[in-house]
Amino acid sequence: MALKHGLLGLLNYGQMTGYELNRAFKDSLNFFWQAQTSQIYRELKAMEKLGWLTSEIVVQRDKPNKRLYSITGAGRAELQGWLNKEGNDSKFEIRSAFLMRVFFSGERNIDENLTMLKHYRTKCLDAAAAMENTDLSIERYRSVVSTDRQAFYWGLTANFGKAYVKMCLDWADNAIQTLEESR
Amino acid sequence: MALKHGLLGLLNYGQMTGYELNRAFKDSLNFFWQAQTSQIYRELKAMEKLGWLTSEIVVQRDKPNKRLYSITGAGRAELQGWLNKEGNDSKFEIRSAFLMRVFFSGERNIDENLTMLKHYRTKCLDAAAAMENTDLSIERYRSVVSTDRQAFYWGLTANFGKAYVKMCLDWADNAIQTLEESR
DNA sequence: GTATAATATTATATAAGTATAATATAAAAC
DNA sequence: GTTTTATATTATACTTATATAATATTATAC
Repeated sequence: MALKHGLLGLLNYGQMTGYELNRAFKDSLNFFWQAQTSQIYRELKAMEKLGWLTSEIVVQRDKPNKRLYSITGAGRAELQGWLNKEGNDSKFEIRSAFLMRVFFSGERNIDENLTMLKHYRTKCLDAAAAMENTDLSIERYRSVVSTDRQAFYWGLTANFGKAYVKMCLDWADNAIQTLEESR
Repeated sequence: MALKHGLLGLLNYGQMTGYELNRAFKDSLNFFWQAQTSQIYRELKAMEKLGWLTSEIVVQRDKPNKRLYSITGAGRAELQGWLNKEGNDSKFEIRSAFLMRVFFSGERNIDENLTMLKHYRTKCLDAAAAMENTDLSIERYRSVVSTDRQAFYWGLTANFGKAYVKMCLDWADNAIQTLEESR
């Protein structure tokens, strides 16, 4: 239910359309949760059915009409309950098809694996560069939507992202070096 | 399709039953991929239908009968193809409901969030302790199933796990400290 | 005027995952 | 002798996610 609660959390900052939510989602939560645009719209409908949201059509002349969603009292309660639920969400498991490929890479030769790891390393660097923008993104959203209090926690997740990317890069460097030495 | 390919990879080491695969999976791939037992059996059936596996019933007197799976030539080709596919699997996205909770934790007070983070920290320590066993586990499997060549790559994924857990712990320590100072 | 981009949402099919429990056999422990 | 443990698989219902593309409106750029 994390996607639903992510959307609830964003709508808790203020009314938004599916289109705006999709953008906000991809600007903020996308590092630790991914969703297709179509799924976001689908979930919004489901959430309205659950009574967590209400919506109304906003007629526009200069652009297509849109549906504006608002969080309800029940939605706020649901969000709070979810935040307070010390659940089984602090698991350590990762889901990574890449690591699964690495696991079975004994089936391939060293050069192929070096290429794979170097490709991964490049992605690490790209991700690290992208992470540099998170602070700017937080600044931008803070002024629009929210307070320092919220932004502090956004920063914590951004820190996690940076640390993660750095860890991946170090791991890749190490793996590449070990493999090259073994050749 | 990562689950299917994980199972293929394990069966590539040798014939196994669903029961054995489930245990092998949970001993090895579970850190970076998770699956319900029932899903593993389901996938095995699907893979047989795809021609990647064959199976036969083994009659036992002392235990319930079992179905032994073997990888086919088509299965091996599929595995190789998957390993070689420089796909979009080296993404950086994580999927973490925990981080989503952190993101929205501005909705709660500092003490609640400290409790949450300390709870997470404990999980980090537990995970770090569990990681200590991975080397032993690799040793055990190496002698049974495979060669040094395979075990090297198993070790790379184990290193990733250790580095990840350490990174999480450091992050949590840092977050806890910052929060406590801000109070 | 026509192609493109931005806005805005919906459709459809399929695949994959979660949650939980039921079913069955036989050995071993108490 | 009854419970527990290990072995071994199946069933069922549901939820979530992926992949892809279709649809529609208007502004802007060329």
